[in-house]
Amino acid sequence: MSDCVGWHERLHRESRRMTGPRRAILQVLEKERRPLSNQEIHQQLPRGASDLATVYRSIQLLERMGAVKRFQFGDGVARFALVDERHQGHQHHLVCTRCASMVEIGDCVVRELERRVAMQSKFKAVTHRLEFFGICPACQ
Amino acid sequence: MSDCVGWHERLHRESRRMTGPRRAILQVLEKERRPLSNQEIHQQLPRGASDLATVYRSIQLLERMGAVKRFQFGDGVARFALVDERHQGHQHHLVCTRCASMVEIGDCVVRELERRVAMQSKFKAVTHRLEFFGICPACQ
DNA sequence: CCGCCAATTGCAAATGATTTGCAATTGAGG
DNA sequence: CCTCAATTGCAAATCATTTGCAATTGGCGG
Repeated sequence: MSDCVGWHERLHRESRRMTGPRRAILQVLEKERRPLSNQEIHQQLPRGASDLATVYRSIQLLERMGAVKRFQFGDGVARFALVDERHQGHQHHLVCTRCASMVEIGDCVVRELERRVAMQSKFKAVTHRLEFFGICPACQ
Repeated sequence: MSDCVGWHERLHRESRRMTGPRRAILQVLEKERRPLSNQEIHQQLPRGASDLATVYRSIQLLERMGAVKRFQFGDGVARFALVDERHQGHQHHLVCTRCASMVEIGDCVVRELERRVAMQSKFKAVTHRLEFFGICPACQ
C-alpha cells in the first residue's frame, strides 16, 4: 500500500488537496497498472469511497497534471493509466487488445523521425502518439 | 466529381448497395481529405441528402470495410478520413491540431520495431498506431 | 484543539455523441 | 416492371462524460 506522500506534495504544488476519494483512486491506479476506464476505476474502489462523477473529476485533474495518460482504443471509452515518472511524460506502450494489460516500450525511436516530419511538412510543434497493440501471453 | 464506380463495385462485393446517401457521403470524404466527424460530414452534405443516423451507419460500414480510418483526438468525437488504397490500409498521418488538415507520412519506419517488440514481449499479432500532430502552415 | 475558507464532493439533472427499433422506401437483378 | 433484401428517416433509447449547487472537508493559522 502506498502512503501517497509523493502525490500529496505534487497536489499541494498546484493548491490541490489530497482527499479520501483521490487517495482511493490513486491506489487503484497504482495497483492495476494498465489503462482503466472511469467506470472500471469506480468499480474497483472500496464501497462508497467515491462517486463516479468524482472519479471523472479526479482523472481529469490527474490528466491536466500529466500524472495520467489517456488511451483511446476506439470503442468510445477513454482509459487512463499512471504515467511512469522516469520517462518525463513521453513513453510508448504495448497494450493487450483483450485484457488491456500493458507493457512499457523502451526508448522512443520516433523522436528523430519527428524532426524530419516537421522539417518537410512545415508544421510547427510536431509531436506524436505511438501505441502498440497485440495479444498478451496470458490471453493467447 | 467522382463517378463512384469503384465504390459501387467494392460495396457490391459485400452485397451492399450504392445508395444516394452513401454516394453523397463519399463525395464529401473525397473532397475534404481530412478527418471529419459524423456531424461535420452531415453538415457538408447537400440539404436533405442524408439523415445523421445514416451518416453514422455509413461510416460504420466504411470502417468495417477498411475504407475509412478512425481518428481519436481525445475530445470525445471520432473523426474519419478515407484510406489511401495505395497503402494497403497501413499509413501514418500528420494532423493539424487546430484545423485537422492532414498530411500523409511516407513509409512506415516502425514495422521493424514492431517485430522486435513482439519478440521481446511475447505478445502475438502485434500492430501499432502512430500519428503525428502539429500546427499546419496555414494555422501558424 | 478550533475555526475558517477555498477546494472538493455527492447527487441529480443536463449534455452530447452514438446507437437502435421499426415501418416506409429504394436499389438492382431478373 | 416486380420483387425482396438492403437501406433509410425519424424518434426514442443508450452511454459516456459534464455540470450546478448545496453540503462537506482538508489543511493552515491561531
